[in-house]
Order: sequence, then structure tokens, then C-alpha cells
Amino acid sequence: MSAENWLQQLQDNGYRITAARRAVVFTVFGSVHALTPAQVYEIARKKYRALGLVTVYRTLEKLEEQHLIQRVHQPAGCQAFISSGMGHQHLLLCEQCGKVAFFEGDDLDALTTAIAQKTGYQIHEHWLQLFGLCSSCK
Amino acid sequence: MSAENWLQQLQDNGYRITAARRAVVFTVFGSVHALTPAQVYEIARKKYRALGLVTVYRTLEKLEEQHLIQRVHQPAGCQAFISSGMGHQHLLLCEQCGKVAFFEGDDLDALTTAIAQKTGYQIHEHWLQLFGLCSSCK
DNA sequence: TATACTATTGAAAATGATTTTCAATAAAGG
DNA sequence: CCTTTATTGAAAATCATTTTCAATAGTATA
Ligand SMILES: [Mn+2]
Ligand SMILES: [Mn+2]
Ligand SMILES: [Zn+2]
Ligand SMILES: [Zn+2]
Repeated sequence: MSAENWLQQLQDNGYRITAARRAVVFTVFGSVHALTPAQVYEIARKKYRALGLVTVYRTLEKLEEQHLIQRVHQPAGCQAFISSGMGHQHLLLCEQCGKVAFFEGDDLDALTTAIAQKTGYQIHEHWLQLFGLCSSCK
Repeated sequence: MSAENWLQQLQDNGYRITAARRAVVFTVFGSVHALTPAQVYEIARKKYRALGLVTVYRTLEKLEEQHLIQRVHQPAGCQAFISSGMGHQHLLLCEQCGKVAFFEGDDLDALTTAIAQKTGYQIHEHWLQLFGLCSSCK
């Protein structure tokens, strides 16, 4: 998956490729940190000066709708986005610098079955997120 | 733990017990659903008419600071609060009616050790949340 | 390549949630 | 009681996000 692929996917779904969208897509695609709309705006404007913040919001909305990015929930706030990993993955966040890593291989089947049993809920989904310090920050 | 205990804990920490706070505390304490400030306001006003929305925000802030309540993150939004369980617990949320259940007994030690190994992160904390349908809704 | 159609744009205004300001009130301790 | 000072609600301010709108630019088609 490349930034060009993201643009292609947008086009395949009836959206147009524009200079503003290129700037946003390349900004978000290339970041190892979760970025807020305001941060995306600030960075993407270096690539495309005329960019408006409104367009950042609108483009992030479309990227999220295409599951190319996802919202990151943190103690400090829940407005930031990061490019989605592929398949079933979860996030590991550096509490210091905000760097994001993906991981997989969590096996919660036994747990969810037991909880379903105990509570009477039918469980559909789980959110799992780890917090810590990345190798540079620790 | 009772609502009176919450008020006591606030007082022990230098805060005063007022009619407005009683209304908010009893509202949040007695709810099996996560409530937004606006919802708390609506319900608590039945107990204390003169209540202001600002005071709801200010009281929730103090309850969260005392770890008596916690913010609930959901796909629909992250403004709601629920009374905290005791000890290390996680949430199970009904996607239909919003009912909240707590569970414990998740064992992520093996996973976090493996991920720490693989990524080089030092892992401090985890967020885990289950979503599904409660026994009434399924 | 030129043209037509219409999605997309940024600015400005509107909205919605939360926070700050402030003078009046009421809780708590003596 | 009295005094002190935290707390209150209303109003204003702030901040993030959304809507409106007329101008512009992408894309399909000829
Ligand atoms: Mn998983
Ligand atoms: Mn746990
Ligand atoms: Zn770091
Ligand atoms: Zn339910």
C-alpha cells in the first residue's frame, strides 16, 4: 500500500484526485505519529500552500470511510488519526513521543467466551491498545 | 462504595458537599449506562432544579480526578462517563442500549512481553474494551 | 483538444461542546 | 452566629467541527 494507492482507491470510489487531497494523503500516509486535523493541516500546507483546514476534515472523513485511516483514542484526546494497518491489528503508543506501532497475535477468544458466559452478553468486537515508551524514549 | 462515600471522599479532599454535587453524584453513581454531561444534567436536574450545566462539568472533572468515574470511549463518541469499577477492570458495552458491564481476569502478560520484545517498547498500560449485545438486547 | 457537467474548493458563517469570567451565595470551621 | 473562601449559575468567550456558497478545477465525452 502506497499513498498513490490511497488516491487510486478514492478515485475508484467516485472521488476526484486533487492537489489538496494529494497533500493530505501524503501527509497522513507518511506519518508514524497519529495526527490531529490541525497537525495535518500544518504539515500538508507545506506541500500545498492554498490548502484549507475544511478540506483536511473532509479528506480525513473520506479516508476513514475507506478504512485507510483510523481514529486513535488516547487519554489526552481522541481527534488524531493514523493510517490503518492491514487485517486485524492493534495499536501500541509511545506515551512520550506519540509514535505508533502495530501488533497482532492477541488471542482473546478464551476470554471473550468466558465473559460472554458470565455476563450473558453476545460479544462482537474488541478494542485493545497498549501504552508505553518506544525504544528511543525509554 | 456508595454515593455517600463518593461525597465523603470529595470532602476528605478539600471539596465541599453541596446540593448541586449531591444531584450529580447520585445520578452518575446510580447509572448502568455511560452518561454524557448533557445527560447527567437532564437527569440530575430532576433532583435539583437550579443545577447549572457548568456545575455538571466541574463535578465530573473532580470525580474523574478522584478516579471515582472514568471516561468511556466509543465509536459514537468519547464524552460519556461511568462509575469506575474497583481494581483492575475493563468494560463491556452493549452496542444497542449502551448498558455497561465490568469484567476482569484478562491476562495479557504473555502478549505484552512478546510485543515488548518484538517492538522494543516498554509497555506500561493497556486499554481493553469489549462490544456486543446485552442479554436484553440480543 | 475543447466542452460540459458537476464534484471539490477555501472563506466565512454557523453550530455545538466546553471553559472562563464574575458577582452573588452558601458550606464549613471556629 | 460570624468569617472565610469555595462554589454557584448566567453570560461571554473559546475551540473544534460543520454548513453554506459562489468560484474553480477534475474528468468524461465528443
Ligand atoms: Mn484483537
Ligand atoms: Mn487488563
Ligand atoms: Zn517515543
Ligand atoms: Zn443492551
